[in-house]
Amino acid sequence: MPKHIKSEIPLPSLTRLLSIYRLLEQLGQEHVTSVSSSELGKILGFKPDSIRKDVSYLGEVGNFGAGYEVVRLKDHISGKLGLDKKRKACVVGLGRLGTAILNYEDLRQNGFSVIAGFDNNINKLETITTSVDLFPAHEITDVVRKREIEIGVIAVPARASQETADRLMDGGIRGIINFSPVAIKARNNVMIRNLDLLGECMILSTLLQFRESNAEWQPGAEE
Amino acid sequence: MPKHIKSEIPLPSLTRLLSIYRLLEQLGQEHVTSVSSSELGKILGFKPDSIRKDVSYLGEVGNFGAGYEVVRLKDHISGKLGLDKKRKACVVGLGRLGTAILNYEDLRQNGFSVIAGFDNNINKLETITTSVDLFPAHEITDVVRKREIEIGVIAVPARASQETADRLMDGGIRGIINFSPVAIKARNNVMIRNLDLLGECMILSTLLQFRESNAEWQPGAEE
DNA sequence: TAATGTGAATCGTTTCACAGCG
DNA sequence: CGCTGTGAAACGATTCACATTA
Repeated sequence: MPKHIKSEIPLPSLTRLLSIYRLLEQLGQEHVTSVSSSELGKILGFKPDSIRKDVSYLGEVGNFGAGYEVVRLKDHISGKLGLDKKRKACVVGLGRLGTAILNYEDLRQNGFSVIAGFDNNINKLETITTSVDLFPAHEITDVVRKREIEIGVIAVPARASQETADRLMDGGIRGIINFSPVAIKARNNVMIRNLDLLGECMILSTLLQFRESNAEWQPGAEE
Repeated sequence: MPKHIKSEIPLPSLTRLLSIYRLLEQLGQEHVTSVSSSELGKILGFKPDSIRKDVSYLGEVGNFGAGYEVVRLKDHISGKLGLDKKRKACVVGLGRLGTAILNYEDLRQNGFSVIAGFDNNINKLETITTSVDLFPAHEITDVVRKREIEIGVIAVPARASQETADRLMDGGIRGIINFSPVAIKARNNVMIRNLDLLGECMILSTLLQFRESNAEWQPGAEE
């Protein structure tokens, strides 16, 4: 239904741009001052053409004949994509995975504040050592609304993931990252990103299978 | 270079088929006997057309006018995609994330045997309670080769991920799932799948940003 | 000259529309 | 008549090829 809300920049391009951005951060720390599209492509495994096209979605920024200035391109991407904006996040499900995320430093260093953790099991809330505020799961909706949390990370068992998502959405969450291996039904334009280890393993397994038994697939002996 | 190794079935379709498969497992347990493409689509958020096309890559299996038999379709997908095949896997990096994966039951229940864990820190190898055999990181290549491990899960800090991948590949690993937020360079046709929490958060953040400030993107005022 | 930026061509996936079958 | 299966059309992303510029 919301077709008018389009980002105008292809999602694959956006994903690559974010990889490029993170590489530029690293190159900046190593005091590299200039880099070309083919050098970036070599490191990241993308085609140089593709990188130039991606970058050009954000407007001109390179030096004809002399590549990109590392800092300038980094700031350009950051500015156009709004990467300087801080976002509040929470984690639901404080098993091993959830607590790992709760304390994941890379998030904090990149503008994400994890400011709440939730779990059904009240005992867990007392035994986990973290500086993040912890709450029982039934308070999700309330806390998300009061603290204006925008991003929710779901790390609960599969059977609880839809209910968790519903609570987050009731609280006005805007985006969800779902680690559970089942799809979630979204409402209100909430964006969902799935990080599904089991699914990825199955994809790998199937692709390996294809390689083992070649010549099987011919989609049905057509003309 | 290896263009002849193609799976003939689009990767997005494959991904959807695996979601469908897991839903069918669930429906089977609930004793649902028949389901149509539009019912599947409703639950999973895919278009019915798309589901029919995906399924048809594997050959005919539905009943014209009466949808699919749940068990038959499930077995059909499993058979064609080789999902019955057992795969051996290992985990490198035994922090909170790594140990979570080491003990992830869903993997075992779906034909993956996690048979080794690795970490640099020798102390960790002794303090973690798990039934999986643990080894110091310098033995990765050796153990992967000897035990014929096919899938490696990388859960180490970013700076160590490329070296970890190299060791896995030296041992003859065939697929890698990379949880670290940096891209890995692959060799020997090793397939890489990235599960990058930071990257996903950044994608969400950017997409939210687009929604906030609409009308900004026009790729350059062309005709 | 060496690299960017970009229309045009190509490629792959999704969607459409309908023929075919129970 | 309802729903599958599938060529054909539409769409979107990548790659190509080259004009452009320091």
